[in-house]
Amino acid sequence: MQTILIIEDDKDINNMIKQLLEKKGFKVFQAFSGTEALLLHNENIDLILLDLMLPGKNGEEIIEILKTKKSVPVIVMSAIDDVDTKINLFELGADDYITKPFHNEEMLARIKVQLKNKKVTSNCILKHKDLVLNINDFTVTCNQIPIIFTKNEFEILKILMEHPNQVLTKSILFDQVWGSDNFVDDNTLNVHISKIRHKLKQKNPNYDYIETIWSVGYRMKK
Amino acid sequence: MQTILIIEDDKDINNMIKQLLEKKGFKVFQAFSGTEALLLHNENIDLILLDLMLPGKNGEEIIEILKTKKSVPVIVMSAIDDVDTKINLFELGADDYITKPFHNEEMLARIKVQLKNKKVTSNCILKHKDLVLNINDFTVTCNQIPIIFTKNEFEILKILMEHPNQVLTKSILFDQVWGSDNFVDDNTLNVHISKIRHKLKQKNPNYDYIETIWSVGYRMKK
DNA sequence: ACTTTTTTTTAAGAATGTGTTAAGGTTTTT
DNA sequence: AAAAACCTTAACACATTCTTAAAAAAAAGT
Repeated sequence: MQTILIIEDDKDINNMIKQLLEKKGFKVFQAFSGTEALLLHNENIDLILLDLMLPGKNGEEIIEILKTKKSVPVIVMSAIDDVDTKINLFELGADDYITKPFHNEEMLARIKVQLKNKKVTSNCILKHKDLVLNINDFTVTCNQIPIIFTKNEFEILKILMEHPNQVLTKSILFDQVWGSDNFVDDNTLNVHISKIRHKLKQKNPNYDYIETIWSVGYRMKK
Repeated sequence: MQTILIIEDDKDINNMIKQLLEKKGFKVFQAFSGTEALLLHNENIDLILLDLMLPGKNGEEIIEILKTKKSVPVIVMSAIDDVDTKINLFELGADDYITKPFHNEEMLARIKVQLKNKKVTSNCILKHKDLVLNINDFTVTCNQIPIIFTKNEFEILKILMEHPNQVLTKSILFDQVWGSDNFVDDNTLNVHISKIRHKLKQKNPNYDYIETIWSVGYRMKK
């Protein structure tokens, strides 16, 4: 069963959507303010429906915080039909934007699209040899010994571990980590890989987990 | 560089979008009818912008055919703002639906969202006897034993395996691997073929996978 | 405002890949 | 059967691509 978090301050609307989603077989969490939403963030949530106008923290702030912590799809619901607002939201990481008032069926259809897109590896824990990476709480252990990675380092390792046996080309890694319209020096990736290797080596000097495929990319070594 | 296919029968709109996208650094293909779109389907396309009303095959038919063949994200553009139409399209596999008239910026933002979601794992596998080549992984196995090829070697083997039963002339191979405006010594190809054969022979000494066609080129041996 | 952490760039050395040469083998032509 | 044309492959020099430490820049935290 898939879980959806509704972030919407209007009690009636929130409840209405909840009923609708439960009827369709989803498990539902409700938040009526931004702070409440952030508290629920540790729950295992597959999708977030986010209303923009919230008391306390507003929608923009919320999505920013949510997205830096986890990669859960977020659908923004808003009465504001302004282009700049939309673009701003998309840039902050929104996956869809639906203008109120909308038909329930359209919302359900858009929810399905997002859930379909969601990686099959919605598994929060990735393992590779004695390496264990937990997507949810941002931790990595090597032989049960925790290793602290920075955000980018973690992201790169995560992508590598999500696709074992597969060579991730540099261009894919750049796209996934820095976005397709962001240009950083070619060598930046090499440096990050080097730092990841360095940290891994401190815990297990006998194994080089990341394999270099010359002029192509990197891969987790079997 | 990422490639977008515009399917839209209105010449002006199609050209306008093309210009816009090219200015943003995308490579663009244009189709003005459904049938034309299907012909372009073999090109390497990262995203499709699809107008619903088309002469010949309509949008619904197109999306159905497209989606059964490949998993390219499709954004539907349409003047129709009807819920049932939308839902139907989403069910056929549309990834987003944007109602005309729309702002260019919103379209660009939605394109970016789709490209960001693009799956890393679209596995393209070529087989020939006990040889298996995975285009995405940059891996080759012979009898399940992995073989490591360099970039050029891999490229050559890929082209050969993409066209089984067909003799690839040296000039085609040169064009594909080194580009038509790049001139390397004639013998370079021979040397690379030799190295490929050498690596294959190490894994399976009993078979010579690549056949030499004297004074013409090479072919995978049946 | 200051400190600390993270990210990116730079640069030099190391590792690996590439194209050429050249010697020898094979096939085709005469 | 000899000659010509073409192919194979080992070896080498040169080019490209990686690695990593260190410095600079940017971002985050206090």
